[in-house]
Amino acid sequence: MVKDKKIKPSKELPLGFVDRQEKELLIRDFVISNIKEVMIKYGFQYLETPSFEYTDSIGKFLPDKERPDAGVFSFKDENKWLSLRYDLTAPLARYVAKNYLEIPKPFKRYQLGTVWRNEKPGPGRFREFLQFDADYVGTDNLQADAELCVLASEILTKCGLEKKDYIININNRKITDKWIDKLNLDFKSATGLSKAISIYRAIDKIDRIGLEGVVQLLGKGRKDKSGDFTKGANLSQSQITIIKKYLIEGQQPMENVEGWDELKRIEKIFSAYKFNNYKITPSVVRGLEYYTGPIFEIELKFGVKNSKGQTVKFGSIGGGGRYDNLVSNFGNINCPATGISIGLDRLVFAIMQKKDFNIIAKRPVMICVFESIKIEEYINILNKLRDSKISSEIYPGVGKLKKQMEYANKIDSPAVILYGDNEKELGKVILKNLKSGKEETVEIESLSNEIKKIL
RNA sequence: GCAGCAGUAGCUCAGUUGGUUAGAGCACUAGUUUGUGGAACUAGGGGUCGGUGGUUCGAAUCCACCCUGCUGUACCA
Repeated sequence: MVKDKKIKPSKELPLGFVDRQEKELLIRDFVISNIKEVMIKYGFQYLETPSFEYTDSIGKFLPDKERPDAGVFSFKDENKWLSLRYDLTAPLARYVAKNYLEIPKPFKRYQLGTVWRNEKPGPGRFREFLQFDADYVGTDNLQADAELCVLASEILTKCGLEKKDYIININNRKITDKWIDKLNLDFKSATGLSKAISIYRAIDKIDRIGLEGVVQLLGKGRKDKSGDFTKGANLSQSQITIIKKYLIEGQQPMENVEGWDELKRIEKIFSAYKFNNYKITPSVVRGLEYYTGPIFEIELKFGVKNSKGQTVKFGSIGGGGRYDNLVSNFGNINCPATGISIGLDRLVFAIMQKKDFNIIAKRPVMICVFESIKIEEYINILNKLRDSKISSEIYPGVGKLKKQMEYANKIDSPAVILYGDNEKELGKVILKNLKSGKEETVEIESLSNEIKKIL
């Protein structure tokens, strides 16, 4: 016989995509229900936008390339490039621009949705993940910014995190900009501009590589653990000193700087809300593209283990900030806005590992099947249980009692019901508690009540 | 993208300086127990040793190229 050489489909998943099992999904449901509760309480409306957008609508452009910028998943449909959304903020800006005349000002909406990023995954970092997003559109009032932090904190608390588990780092882009101005870079030249960008990027990495690493990146460059070398911004010694000073003393007030006023006002509002789990952190940078004012980042303060048991330090599980120019990209609309996002999969993953956190799936009570008994009799018992809202099933297969018991054990069933010839004669059933192993003979009529005692 | 490391059973891995039919644990199937799971014991199934080419009497083992993954780093709205 010739062996069938047909090529079989791969059972592997594409890079960066994962199967999610019940435990994770149940916790995710729990997180989502907390989010909805908080959002209703804070007066946000629920919105959904599609997974795909025109590529240029979400801030990706295709110069003369075959494909849109890397980072997004895209395809060409009828000569138009479509991309899967990579966040929920850009689609919101598009939505606001499209419906500008109809929506209330300010417009408060929240959204839960999957987003996709076509980039290299890492520990705790996937190419498909669920994001939560809350935004205040159409107001420049800093109470909006403050309230977003307060609400994020309330969500985390509801999900079981304590104050010591996380902190919201806040900063203001205007302050960082002011300090970089002191370097006297020539922003009109390409090198000046790229130096400025390198500085933002370097500052942002202080968490991982420390002040020393940042200084290296500001200067000649830095070699990482694997021996790979990253080119630096090539700043002069005196310029580096200024940035160092900013990172070390940046929490100190600066005279007459607009960004500081704003942070102070936000702090005032925080204290009215009795919210104090935050810290002014000069190294917070966030995305370079669109933030214009106050920015915030939610940092988890405990180590999280991944599926391989490695401790993963998530940089942040969420963040956001003010983006006053994003909506105006779509037309002549002046529309300030501020928003916050939380990566739900990361949050779920983190709270899954809190020891005291335990959500257990409800497993069905199982009725074993004996050949000599008609199926109708089992269905009668089953219906009684299901009418009493007891999760239950008849052994979904064919097999010996042993096999049936092994199945019940494997699915973590709390109990099995045995009804064979002996029981039929008595007109009763055996209820076996699978946790304790104990069996008792009970009347069919009182079966539901007896089971409820076990559950 | 760059760098380092790694690919042997469903999973985790062993496989000695190249040497017969490639191993273990877990998992799976069957039996010991034809009406009883989580324990034990017995037996069994399951591998193009990531791929291709080369060296050799002989390759999981050595060489070359390719593919894939992991980790770090870069980019990251």
